[in-house]
Amino acid sequence: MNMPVTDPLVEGVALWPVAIGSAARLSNVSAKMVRHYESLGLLSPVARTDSGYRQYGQADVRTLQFIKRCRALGFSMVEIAELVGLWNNRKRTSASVKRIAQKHVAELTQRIEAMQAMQRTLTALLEHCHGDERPECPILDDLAGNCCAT
Amino acid sequence: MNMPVTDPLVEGVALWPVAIGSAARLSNVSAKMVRHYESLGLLSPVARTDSGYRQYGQADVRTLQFIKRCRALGFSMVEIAELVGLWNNRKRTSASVKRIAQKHVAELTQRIEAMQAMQRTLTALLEHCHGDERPECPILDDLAGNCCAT
DNA sequence: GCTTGACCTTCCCATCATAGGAAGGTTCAC
DNA sequence: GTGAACCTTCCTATGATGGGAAGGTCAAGC
Repeated sequence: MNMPVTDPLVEGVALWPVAIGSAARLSNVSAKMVRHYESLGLLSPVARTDSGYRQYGQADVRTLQFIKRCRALGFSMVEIAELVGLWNNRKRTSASVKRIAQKHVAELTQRIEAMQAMQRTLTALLEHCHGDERPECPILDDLAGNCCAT
Repeated sequence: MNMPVTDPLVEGVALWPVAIGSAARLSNVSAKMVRHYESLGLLSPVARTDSGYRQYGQADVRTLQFIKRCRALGFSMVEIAELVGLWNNRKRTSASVKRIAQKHVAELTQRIEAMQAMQRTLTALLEHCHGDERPECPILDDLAGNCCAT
């Protein structure tokens, strides 16, 4: 069974199923990660050709695109597994989806605040540092625990 | 050679050098990480007792505290290695320290902005989601690539 | 002097998402 | 029928941290 050389949608022609390379290009996910997602159970194992090549259908590619978008929004693989499950479940409640998203936003907020605190401290230290040829440095003084009042 | 049971400074008495557990407590760095920092060359190997126990002096503990503070400000181990080197180098220039700190602040800014972008997108999606018992969900629609114009 | 418990040693493994590479089999177009 | 492009599995690495095993050392109480 031969695989198409060009990706199915590129020519506007449906040549499904496709091999992993095409699925990767169509979803902008590396082939490496496609296999990894399968190993995590995030993507259910697809059919194989006689020679063992994976065969992806349109639905599989759509799932990969879904995963890609989730990653772009910072969801963890565990969260994505839940989201894919809900996406494929007609009996889902939007409340369950919302809960996951809210939790993620809260985590983002926390991480952002922690990084902003670092940023504030460093910016203040940078203002005090001449940045010249001399060795005296308020940044090092602060890192060493020597409070530099001013 | 016996190790002190209590940490040297706790009693106001100098009982140096100390074993790794005391050094860890005094610097608030786990003993595990103290060994790790040594293996990274971040902390130079300390003296050992006849039986192989590491012996830390006050200067070593101060270095550990320095490292701890750097980590709290988000510096990477590589950056910290540079900072420790500069700290111990009398011929340093404050400009070289400032350069490292500025680069780190720039990276922080980038990461914060990326996370804020995620946060904005997710917050917008959350506003559109009822979060009720029904399966219809604008969040999943967006993740699936189906644009939901309000 | 012996036991007990706290401490130390090294070594291996796990995390999380991603990527690189090796060794080998398959497909296709020329 | 050969070469290029593709696929397969398996092993390794990243960075900072921690968990745990197996075994040696130390101080204190009895």
